[in-house]
Amino acid sequence: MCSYSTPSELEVLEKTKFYQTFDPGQDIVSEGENTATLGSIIDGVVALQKTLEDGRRQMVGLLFPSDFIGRPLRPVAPYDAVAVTPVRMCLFHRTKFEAMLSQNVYLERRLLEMTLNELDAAREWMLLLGRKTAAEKLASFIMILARRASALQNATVKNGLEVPIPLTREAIAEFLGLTIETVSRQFTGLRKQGFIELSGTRSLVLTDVGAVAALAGVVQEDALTDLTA
Amino acid sequence: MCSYSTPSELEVLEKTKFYQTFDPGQDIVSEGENTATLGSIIDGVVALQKTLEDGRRQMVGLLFPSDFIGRPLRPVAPYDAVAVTPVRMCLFHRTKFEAMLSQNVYLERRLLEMTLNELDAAREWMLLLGRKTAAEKLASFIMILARRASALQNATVKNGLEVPIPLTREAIAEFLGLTIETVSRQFTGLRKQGFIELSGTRSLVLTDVGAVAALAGVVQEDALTDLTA
DNA sequence: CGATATTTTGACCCGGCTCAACCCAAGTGG
DNA sequence: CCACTTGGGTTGAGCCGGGTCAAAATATCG
Repeated sequence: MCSYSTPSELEVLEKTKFYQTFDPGQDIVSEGENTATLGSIIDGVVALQKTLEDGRRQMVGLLFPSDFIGRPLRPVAPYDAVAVTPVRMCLFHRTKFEAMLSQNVYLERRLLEMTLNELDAAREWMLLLGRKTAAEKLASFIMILARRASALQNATVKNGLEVPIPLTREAIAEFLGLTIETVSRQFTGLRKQGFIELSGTRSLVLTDVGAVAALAGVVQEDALTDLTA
Repeated sequence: MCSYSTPSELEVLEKTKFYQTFDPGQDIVSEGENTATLGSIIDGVVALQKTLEDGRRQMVGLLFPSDFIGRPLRPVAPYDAVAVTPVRMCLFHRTKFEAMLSQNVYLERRLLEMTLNELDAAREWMLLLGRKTAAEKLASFIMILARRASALQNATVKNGLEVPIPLTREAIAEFLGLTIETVSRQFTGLRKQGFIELSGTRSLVLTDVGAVAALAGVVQEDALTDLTA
């Protein structure tokens, strides 16, 4: 969105963009807050999360570089957006962005596309939350990270692939609807079965992609379904 | 969408529309299938559901009259759409609809709006699936039905309201990520606590809205958040 | 290094699942 | 008209996956 090949009409947008950085744990958008800006991630990982009165928390979106944050036509967000890693964002003022939106058809089409992607991801995620076991949930999560890791180096997901884990155990638990203890136990479970190797707490190596994919419920070569937008 | 105040440009769309009915349990759209039509519900209830290899099933969308089914720009659906009650639909051919879409800005804007609504609903639903207890899940579901029932008669959700339940216990279980036994037990649990009265299996009367709303985690008067698009 | 935060591991418990019986209303056919 | 079937729904008994609580191990960082 920010790093766009910009037709002349987008030049105004181009001019009004600005940059901002966020530290891990810092709120980018707060639930119920009237957000004045929206934009896309240049670097880092952002989680969208909803919280119940008593503090129970569920992640409802996980965004990576190039993903868009903020909803046109919707001034207040029904969730928090918080930086998971150090984040650099490219932002626009809402008013200017929306003015541009009503004048540029392609921009609107692109937004519809992105929203449909997010909706598909959300529904895949619902299946995970409602029906998968802890082991299946973690395997699904690992497949998501593996696909990203391999895509970044123009490779395929295969044994030996080193997969960085940009989330803490707590964030993973909030992603999967589990506790951090269960996440930890499932990691060691997969390791003891020889499906993965753990190199530190923030990275793993795939040693049996087939087994992990099967656990995740991936239909095979359908490795494209991604829970992230 | 079908019952639209149609600016002249929509007249072509108007001409190509046609009607079709579906029996309960019948597929309207099948996962992976290339869907040639899309349109909106005139009457009845439709569930969108995803299924794992071994048959575990999760509902990912619940649609009522006036709701739109089918995704512009997306020929194949990642879920099944099945009729829960007898359903009457108003349909368009995909090709004609998309042609119209590229010529009518308002239509596209409206689709973006609807998709954003569905996304919000999906994320609220994720919170339910990932973090709520069985009792809280059922209470949330009852509040959704109650809001619909009261809206249809231009009233508010209050004690004494009779709420029709258009789903079987099985469909409710698939909605909430539970088994039918647990759904049944939670119904009797709420009844024994005096929160609801059960009149047959397909209808209930609210006797303590406050208690049900509290269980559902409704912030009060925020009764507008709806898990359905 | 010590100090603090994160992660892992262990022991135990409980909410929701499984399996099975039973209930009830609505057909269906003799 | 009644026996039988069929499909939802409810209830009970028992179990187990994942939660809770607590402690040990490991990272991270001044």
